[in-house]
Amino acid sequence: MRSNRESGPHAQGDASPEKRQVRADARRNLDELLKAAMRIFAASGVDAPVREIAKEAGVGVGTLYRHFPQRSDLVKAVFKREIDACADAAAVLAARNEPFAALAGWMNRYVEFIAAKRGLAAALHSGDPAYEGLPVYFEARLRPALQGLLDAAIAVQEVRDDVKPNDLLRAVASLCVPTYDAGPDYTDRMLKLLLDGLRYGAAARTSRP
Amino acid sequence: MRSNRESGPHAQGDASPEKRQVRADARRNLDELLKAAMRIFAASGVDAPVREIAKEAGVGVGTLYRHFPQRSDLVKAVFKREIDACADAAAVLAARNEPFAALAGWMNRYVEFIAAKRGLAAALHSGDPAYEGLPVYFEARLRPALQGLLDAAIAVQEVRDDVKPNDLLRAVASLCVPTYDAGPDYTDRMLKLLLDGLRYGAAARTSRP
DNA sequence: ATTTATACGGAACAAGGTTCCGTTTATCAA
DNA sequence: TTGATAAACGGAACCTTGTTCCGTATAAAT
Repeated sequence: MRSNRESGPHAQGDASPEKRQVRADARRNLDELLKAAMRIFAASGVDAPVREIAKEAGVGVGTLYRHFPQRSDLVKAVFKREIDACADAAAVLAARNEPFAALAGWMNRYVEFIAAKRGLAAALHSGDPAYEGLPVYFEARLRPALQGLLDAAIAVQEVRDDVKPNDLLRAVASLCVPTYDAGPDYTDRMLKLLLDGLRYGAAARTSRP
Repeated sequence: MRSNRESGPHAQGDASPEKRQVRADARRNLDELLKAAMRIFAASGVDAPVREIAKEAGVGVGTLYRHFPQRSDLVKAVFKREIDACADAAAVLAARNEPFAALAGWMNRYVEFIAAKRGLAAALHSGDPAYEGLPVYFEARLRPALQGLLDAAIAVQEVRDDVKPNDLLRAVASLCVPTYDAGPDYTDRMLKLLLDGLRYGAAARTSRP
């Protein structure tokens, strides 16, 4: 169908040698499924029918189920992928901006991420054992990302040094939840407020015991 | 089928006259459905199949759906009925006990109610528009009930006067949630603690400005 | 080019919510 | 007491959604 050979057999990192390479169409479909699911979830929420996702990906449900034995596995995969994207954005922002701008930029990115997942976060915390482990992954990935940005901003004395990354992550997440009737830019205003709070008395606090 | 006539036509409070009385079997089935749903929900959670509830009530699904056009209507009805029962218990307890004993007794009753509803409360707060209005009903019914008991206990100086009923309701409700791995009488111990807290310095605080 | 392990598609199945309609029955009036 | 009739009943049938199964297609290796 498509020519995307890499460079001979065993091109991708595989532990056991002498094993057939994963078929190209399988890899491609996996990716299509994830992208399709991302689109559908964003548009219709995480309860969108499996068939709809398969169709959007141009794939049969059988294929979907081979890659994701349970519906929830697909949800988890999408969520993880988006967590990764959000975490990875930190490094890019840090490389291209001054410390505080990078921090502010990332927080915006994070808000975007959380806001788009309305319903998902709720579904996760609803005790369904199918989603176990996701909160851990969430923190394991996002906390270090934020930590780095914070440290850089603290180092140049643009941000106080007494704020815990997890508190920030949690605070912003909960700010994004009750946005049913509030204005469209409510979370943005709240985020600005938080960022200002971070700057408040930065230099003074930084050198405290 | 069963002889439960009341006292001639138009026995129940009906606004429009010259209208046929609600059929006895209809009233009876409505009640059976509510009782059956209560049992099933308690045993299998609120996600139990509609058919199962209808069967338990000795009724066809058609009948269930005439009384409750949507599944969620049945859930709401059951929940309201249990809220009512809990609220009404306050008056009974107040009539038969000393003020503080009545208060303590009711709090135990409330804990029972909340603990039995595990999963329901979660389902309600999960933003499903089908359950809108229930939280309001919850507070409208339970707060006054607790208020009365508290006032009586405050009047005889057995309980401090600076505690808001809603705070208590909420606190106990959240105490009941994270009881996944804690011991079986965890909530009881916590409730005792709260009640002791209420008594602490009752007389001293009661006469403060 | 042939072989073969892999992956694919989508029909079929299961389960749950909801609708529909022919049948039953409680109520009312004669 | 006895129809007449509106109300209520039961449950088969339908629709949607998750999941399984298997004959077919095809990428990889030879």
